Amino acid sequence: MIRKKSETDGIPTQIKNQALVTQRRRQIVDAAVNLFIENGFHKTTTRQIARAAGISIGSLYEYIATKDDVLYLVCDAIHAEIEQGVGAAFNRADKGENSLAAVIREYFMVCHRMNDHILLIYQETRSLPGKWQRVVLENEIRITGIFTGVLARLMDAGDLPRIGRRQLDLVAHNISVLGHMWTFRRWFLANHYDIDEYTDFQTKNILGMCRENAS
Amino acid sequence: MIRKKSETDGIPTQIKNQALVTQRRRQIVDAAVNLFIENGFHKTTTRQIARAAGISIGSLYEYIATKDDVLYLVCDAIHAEIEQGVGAAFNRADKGENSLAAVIREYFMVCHRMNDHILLIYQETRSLPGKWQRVVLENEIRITGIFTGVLARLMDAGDLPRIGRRQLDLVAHNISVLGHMWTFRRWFLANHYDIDEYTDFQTKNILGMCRENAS
DNA sequence: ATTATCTATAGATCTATAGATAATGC
DNA sequence: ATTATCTATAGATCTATAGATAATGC
Repeated sequence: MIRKKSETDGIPTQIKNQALVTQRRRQIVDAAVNLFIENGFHKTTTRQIARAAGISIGSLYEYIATKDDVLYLVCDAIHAEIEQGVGAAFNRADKGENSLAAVIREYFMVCHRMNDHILLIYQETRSLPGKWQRVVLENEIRITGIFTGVLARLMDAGDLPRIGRRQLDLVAHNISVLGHMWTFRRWFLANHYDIDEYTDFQTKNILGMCRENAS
Repeated sequence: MIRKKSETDGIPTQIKNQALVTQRRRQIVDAAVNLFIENGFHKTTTRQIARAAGISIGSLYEYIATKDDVLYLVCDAIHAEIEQGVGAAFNRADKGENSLAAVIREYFMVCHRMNDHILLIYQETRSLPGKWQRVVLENEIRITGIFTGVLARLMDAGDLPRIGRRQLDLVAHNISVLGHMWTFRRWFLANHYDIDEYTDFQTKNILGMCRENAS
């Protein structure tokens, strides 16, 4: 379910066979993501991860060096999947007037589908060592950058009023966060609205922001 | 620094002297909040909390029953302080045209000041037992309700276009979240904007939302 | 011979409590 | 006599590794 960067990450392994490393790490990530969602990172033990991944605790430590490494692999895989979803929406969107709305809709659906994963990022990024933390934040910036790209393209095509660079960046971050909001306020929102109504509401607001900052 | 509800919470204690319980628990909360911000809840030990609070580990457990209780006391104290700040802004605001802007400004300043505390709530609410989790979410709803109140009052006075109840609730949640956004995206935002510019930008957007949903 | 995997456990915590001691009030 | 506080530790983990075993390729 969760995809992983094919490139070897900075995480050391004792295993020589690169293909095997990729495969086992995928097992490990798939097992860990569910355990982390269920019980949180700290309450999940490395033994549980090994068992759920179908390998022994000894083998687990051939593919990672510390428990933190597993958390990093999980966060990175989640971001890769989000980025893939948003990137696909970006490429698919034509340069029509409502293509911003289309990208927002697809992004919000990604958030809807990956609810638990996004929450996990919010909760556990802080548990990562500083080095990995920075990588995760860069992932977040890169995803937000896709929205900056959409907005810029539409402004160039004259389909959106032109706004300053600084405002444009903030609008892009607002789009990101309003998508996440559906996940971290779900305990309220999902009781009163469905994802379509929520999307329509926020889309209108975001289009309003573009107009608001134009003059 | 952090205030606590004067009412006795549902947390058991072995100590009879109620005033002493209040005092010691304040010591405990003040010590714990800083440790949790620094190292997270799980990496903080009960011994560290006791030491920072200036009591022994044995005494600590006379005032709380489990480590989770400390986390709950901390979350509750943080919400009490936020609520107090926002409530004060609400009462101070006159019924003028830009009183929404004034409340937003004061709320955003509360978020700015309590940056680390708000982040802590986002990260550790999930670590609470379900019972306490629900109380924390109710606190969050109550704070958002203050914004609903401001908006309703302004609409009644004719200072704001009238919008439907469902839209109004969503606008209130947007206000809440856009304030929090300053804290959980600070790693990006604070590098490019200051709190005043950020506040002006989002205030404009929020006023736009009210107009957007009026027709 | 080399690579991958497993079992068993060392070593290091950490929460929570039992039982001893000090302080307070009648 | 009662209440509050402390010290010392039981009991229960959990991460990470050492050393033994199985599988693979030449």
